[in-house]
Amino acid sequence: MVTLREVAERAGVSIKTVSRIVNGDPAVNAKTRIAVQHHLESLNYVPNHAARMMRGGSSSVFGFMTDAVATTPYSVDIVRGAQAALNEKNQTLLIANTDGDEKLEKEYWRMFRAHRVAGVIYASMFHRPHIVGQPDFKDPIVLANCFAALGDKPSLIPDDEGGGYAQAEYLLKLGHRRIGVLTLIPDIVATTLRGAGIRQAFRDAGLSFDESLEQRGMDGPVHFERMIAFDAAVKMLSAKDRPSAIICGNDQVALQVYSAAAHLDLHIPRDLSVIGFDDQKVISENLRPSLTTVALPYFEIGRQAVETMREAKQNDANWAPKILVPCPVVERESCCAIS
Amino acid sequence: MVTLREVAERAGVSIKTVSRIVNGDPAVNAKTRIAVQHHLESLNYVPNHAARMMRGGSSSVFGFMTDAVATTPYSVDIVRGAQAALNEKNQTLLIANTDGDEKLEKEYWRMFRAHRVAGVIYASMFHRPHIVGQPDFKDPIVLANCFAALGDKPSLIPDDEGGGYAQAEYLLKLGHRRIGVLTLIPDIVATTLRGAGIRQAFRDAGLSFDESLEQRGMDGPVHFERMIAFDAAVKMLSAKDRPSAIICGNDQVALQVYSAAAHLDLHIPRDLSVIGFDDQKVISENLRPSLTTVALPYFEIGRQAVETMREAKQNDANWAPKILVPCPVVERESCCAIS
DNA sequence: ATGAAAGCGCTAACAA
DNA sequence: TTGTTAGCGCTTTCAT
Repeated sequence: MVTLREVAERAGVSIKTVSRIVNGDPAVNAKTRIAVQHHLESLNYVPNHAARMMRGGSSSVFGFMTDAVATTPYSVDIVRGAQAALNEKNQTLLIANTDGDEKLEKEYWRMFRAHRVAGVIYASMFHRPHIVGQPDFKDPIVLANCFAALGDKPSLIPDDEGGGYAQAEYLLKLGHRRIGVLTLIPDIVATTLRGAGIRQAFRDAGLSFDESLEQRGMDGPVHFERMIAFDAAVKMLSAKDRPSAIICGNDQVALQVYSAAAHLDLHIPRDLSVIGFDDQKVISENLRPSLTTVALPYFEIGRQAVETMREAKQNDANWAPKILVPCPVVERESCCAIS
Repeated sequence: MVTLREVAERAGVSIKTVSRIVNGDPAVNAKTRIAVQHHLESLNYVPNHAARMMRGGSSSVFGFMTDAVATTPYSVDIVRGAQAALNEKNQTLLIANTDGDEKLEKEYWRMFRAHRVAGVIYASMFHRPHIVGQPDFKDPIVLANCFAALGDKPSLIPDDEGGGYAQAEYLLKLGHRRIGVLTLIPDIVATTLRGAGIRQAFRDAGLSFDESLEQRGMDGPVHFERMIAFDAAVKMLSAKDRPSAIICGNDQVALQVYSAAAHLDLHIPRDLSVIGFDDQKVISENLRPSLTTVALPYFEIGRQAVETMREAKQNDANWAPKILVPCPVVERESCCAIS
């Protein structure tokens, strides 16, 4: 690899002069600059990041720790968002995927420290509280898609309550009144918040929410709701006073509602409106009719996590806002107005 | 951050002795080792990766370049597989996501060089030829899910032909003879290879393949096939001599076939068997009935890419095998035997 | 078995 | 405007 010294020798100047030019220091003669720049390019010089760091300079590398698992692929967009924001300043991500393994997580924290990362984004695959366990880690830690159980770290989370509100509001505006709800498993944050949002939308519309039309996901592991969504939907839609619309806990549940509707010969959206959550495009764009849903703003969460990280560097260690990122309705074809 | 010197001072030994212990050099007195190790832990010493690299040592960091886009989320599994393999040797990934932007890709190559990465895995989101454009990059480059157009780099690719073969073979063994095929867009490698595999399976079974039952995806951008799959499926299934089974170009196409079947009141699998490709779990596990499909071995591709990288370091620069990774059938509920 | 010294490539501080 | 010197934290080489 080409070093500063080699370039300096070729150009017949000192190392420091070359260093100045590489770093855009204005205090260099224009002629020298051009001459040196020529050599820089022809030798294809690239500064050695390790050497730069040695001089106490902070790293341009951030750590990204995630518990991603095979079944929740969309959260990659958090990475994409983070990288989009980092790229503007030539910063990069060192990625650590724990698959939920705590021992692995410890190793990765060690690795982050070995690399003297400038900060860490800790991203979870679903919205939940988390205790980030690195008491002696001095650089900022920002949580993405999860929040600090102790409230001691800044975090970016989807506005699930607003998303639930948006689902209900959207259907109410289309004139629906009997609205079924198929929730995710009850023990997660999203379920509670979205449920609260739905109820608030009914209140704001001056209507009362019929609790009997809510079918809660059974207790069980994450994604367990899909074991029962189909049956729940069939039951709900077989009733005499069946709902004219269904709010789904996520797009996978919506997929099962589609199956249930087909099973019962109900046409979507003519006989039944369906609204999902997450906007998993693999599902939402491919269902026929395509699925109106509420997007989880993963990309935006990633982008803002980086911005928040930068702010955290300016603020003291107690700065720990919990930032809600809106979940917008993505309108497609699965809902229609009723008269 | 704690340095070797601080530990050495506390322990009352030289820097070098501590260094030896950190690096597992056996040539140290057992007593000294224990004493020093105590301080190492209590001070929570972590070696400075940048400093280590300065002494010419090769980096434990690999570059991972990908063109991932929002609509193809599953390829993250390549990253997960690569990390699983790297983790055993305490190596890590610096991730660069180009979203297909060539200017960005150039910047990232520069960044990889700045970090003196030990090698680069170049992963594409769909199986295709690729020209990796870094003439002066000396460390090994391994392609994952794509292959070198010039045949000059090792690559790991899914065995699409074997996958197509497996789709057809599976249905033939269940007794199906009239088998429809809905392909992806024609211009991509996967379409050609899978088509060849399907035909080979028919030949091996001593049967002839009815070309009229193949509906090719229209020309257009990637994913364009889903614009027409629903209509194509309806047309195919409305014919008098409709097929008893359909082979789909991917799971998204299969999803549309499900919609088409529902539309025509055909019950899956009783009236129609469906087999997908990709095993996108968000779809395959949630459809009712769940979808029998052929898995794209992304995790395995990532894992083997790392192994191949290690081999490449042993071999000379001309070593460039093209390694096929099998695509196994994942049996679920969407196919059944016919009498 | 242990230590002292040199130097990796760069930048900060100072000098010319 | 340009150059010199020192030193970041570590490993390598050579001594002891």
